[in-house]
Amino acid sequence: MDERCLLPVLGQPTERRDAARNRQVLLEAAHELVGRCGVDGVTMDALAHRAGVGKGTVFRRFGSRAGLMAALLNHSETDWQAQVISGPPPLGPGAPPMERLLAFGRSRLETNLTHADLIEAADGAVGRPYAAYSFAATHVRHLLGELGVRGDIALLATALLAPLEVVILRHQTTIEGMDAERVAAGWADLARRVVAG
Amino acid sequence: MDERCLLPVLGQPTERRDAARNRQVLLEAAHELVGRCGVDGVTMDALAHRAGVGKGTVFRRFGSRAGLMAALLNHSETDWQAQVISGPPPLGPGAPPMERLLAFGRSRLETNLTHADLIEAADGAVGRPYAAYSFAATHVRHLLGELGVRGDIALLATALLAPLEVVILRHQTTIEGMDAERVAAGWADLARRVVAG
DNA sequence: GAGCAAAACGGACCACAGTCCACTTCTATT
DNA sequence: AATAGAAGTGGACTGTGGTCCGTTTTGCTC
Repeated sequence: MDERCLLPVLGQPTERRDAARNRQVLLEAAHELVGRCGVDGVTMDALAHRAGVGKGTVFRRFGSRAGLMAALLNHSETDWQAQVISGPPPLGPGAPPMERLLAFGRSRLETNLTHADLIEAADGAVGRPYAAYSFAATHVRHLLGELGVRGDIALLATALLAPLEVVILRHQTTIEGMDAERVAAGWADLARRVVAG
Repeated sequence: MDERCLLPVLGQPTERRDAARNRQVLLEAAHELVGRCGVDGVTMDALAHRAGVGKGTVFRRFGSRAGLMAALLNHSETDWQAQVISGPPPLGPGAPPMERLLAFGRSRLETNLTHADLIEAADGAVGRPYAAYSFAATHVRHLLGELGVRGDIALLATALLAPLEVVILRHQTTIEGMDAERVAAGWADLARRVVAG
């Protein structure tokens, strides 16, 4: 019995078994290397060596260093999206839109700070980071819509998302020495002003 | 007669003559290479070769590739700051604060888009890009203060500046296909909401 | 002008991301 | 079970950013 037949994944051309195994081995090795040496300490050579595969394999699987980092980010990102879609309020559905928006901002700020190194290292990867951004953007637009905000919703959503980007957060916390709480409070203020119109 | 004595530049330890000459030669060569091959086409080796100096010299002068790009950006950035400080209104002084703020946003959006490649390539350089950001931030805070905005002015300034960053602009124009005019109008709307409180 | 210390120079050298392709391993088909 | 060809593999190779250090230039002092 071939269990792949039970999951007829339409779209992505099914991955061969050795390839899938290597992907798994590589992801685990990468995770461990990140833990030991930090994101910057993970080189593609070291990863290949540690996983016991050739360098070509690493690139074939992930396309680039950024692609690898994006793959590492995948799990936590998926979890987070699940929280937004079907988790408990106020982040998940059930709370009034404004509360959801505020919860969204704080949550995203926290995860972006937590995974800052990985997110920066994943910059430039095709697909995944765009998808992550796209999800957040869609969600914010949706909430702004529910709140009856007038104007160019797409642009206002971008305006709310932009200050949560890692580059900006890094600058604020590292260079300007602000703490996360202050930034979070400031973002909530911004959100209220944008919604109030 | 030693003309350096006529300009007693306090602070920066004076640069030796050969060093100054090489800096000039390198900047001109870099400018030309950017024009011919685009920013991405400028390699440090090619630049060194074209300028007729060793590679070590390039790095000694500019520290890194990002530093070189920052130096290239310097002229236009300085010009722009002059416009803000002492140019004609509404960008320069003389116009009401809100008009100045709107002019600021539009102008910064335009220059950031114009020099997008250079700005991205200059990312990571020490000092210069931070100084540029810092100037803009100070200016926006000043205007928000004049407008009597209440709240965490520093954070609100960041919130206004963030959507003007090249990464964001790139995403909007390239991926989402928005035109600059729409983005500019959206920013003006954002600014009004922030100021209105 | 001679001497000297500091600054600048240049190019060999290193590390790392990413490419290439001859070779191996899978898997669908018969 | 045999087979063909698609998919995957590995490691030598390339290009580029960045470092290092022995040599050269500069400009100050006497």
